[in-house]
Amino acid sequence: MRTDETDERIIGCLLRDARSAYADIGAQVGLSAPAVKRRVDRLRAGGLITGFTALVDPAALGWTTEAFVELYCTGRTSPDAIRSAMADQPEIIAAYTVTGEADALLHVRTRDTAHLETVLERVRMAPFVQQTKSVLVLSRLIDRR
Amino acid sequence: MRTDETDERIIGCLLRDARSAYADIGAQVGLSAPAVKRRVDRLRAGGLITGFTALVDPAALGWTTEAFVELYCTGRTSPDAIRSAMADQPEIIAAYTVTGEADALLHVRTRDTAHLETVLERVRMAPFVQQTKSVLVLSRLIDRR
DNA sequence: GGTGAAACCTGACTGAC
DNA sequence: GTCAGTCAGGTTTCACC
Repeated sequence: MRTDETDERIIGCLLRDARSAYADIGAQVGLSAPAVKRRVDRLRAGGLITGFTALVDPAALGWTTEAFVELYCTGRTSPDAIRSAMADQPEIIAAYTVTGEADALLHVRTRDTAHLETVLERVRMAPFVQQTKSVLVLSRLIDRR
Repeated sequence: MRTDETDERIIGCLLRDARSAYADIGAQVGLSAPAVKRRVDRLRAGGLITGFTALVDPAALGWTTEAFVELYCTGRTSPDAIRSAMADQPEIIAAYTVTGEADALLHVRTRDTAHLETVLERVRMAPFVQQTKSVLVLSRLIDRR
């Protein structure tokens, strides 16, 4: 997948506002609206843009607790086993296998610490989980996703 | 900010595809296009929806390295000092102050490990940084942002 | 990459609860 | 008063050249 500077600028516009009109983007990058749409379609087909989504503020809905949870597993637990055990919990917004002592890292969002506790309990119910280590988020300093 | 079940379903549609037409969303939730737009406008005004963005796959652009970096700082370094020292590095896609031994947690994305090393060097250049502890991401198991 | 038909967005207005 | 539907206008999108 090849990409030029105009593509990058179009992506930049879409990152700022994914619902902006193609004509607006075209005005910023010096292209007509159809030309912009063609490039966006190409970027989607090429897998560079995987989709468009709304940014929802969880805090505005009362979800004020955020944590990272290290998972320590038995023997050689497969990543797939971890995924399938965690996938049914919507509070787990991201999960990674990682280097270091822990086997996996969970990114969790809950309404409050009590809610977090129930999530942790369910996480620990997976038979391969030996130990969890949680780190609470106090504040977000940077958010560039 | 009050929200009902229809609002939730509209948000669900927008999370799946932020560029879908209001008429399409309306068809899914049983509302007309103008009614959907009114609700979306209200959700944006209420701060629940903070914006719309494109989902870009960094791996497709050759950014294959992802890491979490714990920051250990001197004395009582203010969160604001950490933010301003890290904000100029686009490779840091998120930063949090956290509980536990570390003072902050950085979420970093780079092209490769060599690139990560240069980022870590610049991070360590901040005068308040005593130590960093990095954890490399091996694979993403879940991604629900 | 630029042009017309079709679809979409978005105001104001009207009616129902 | 609140919320949804209808309609008209201007705008955006998409197949075609």
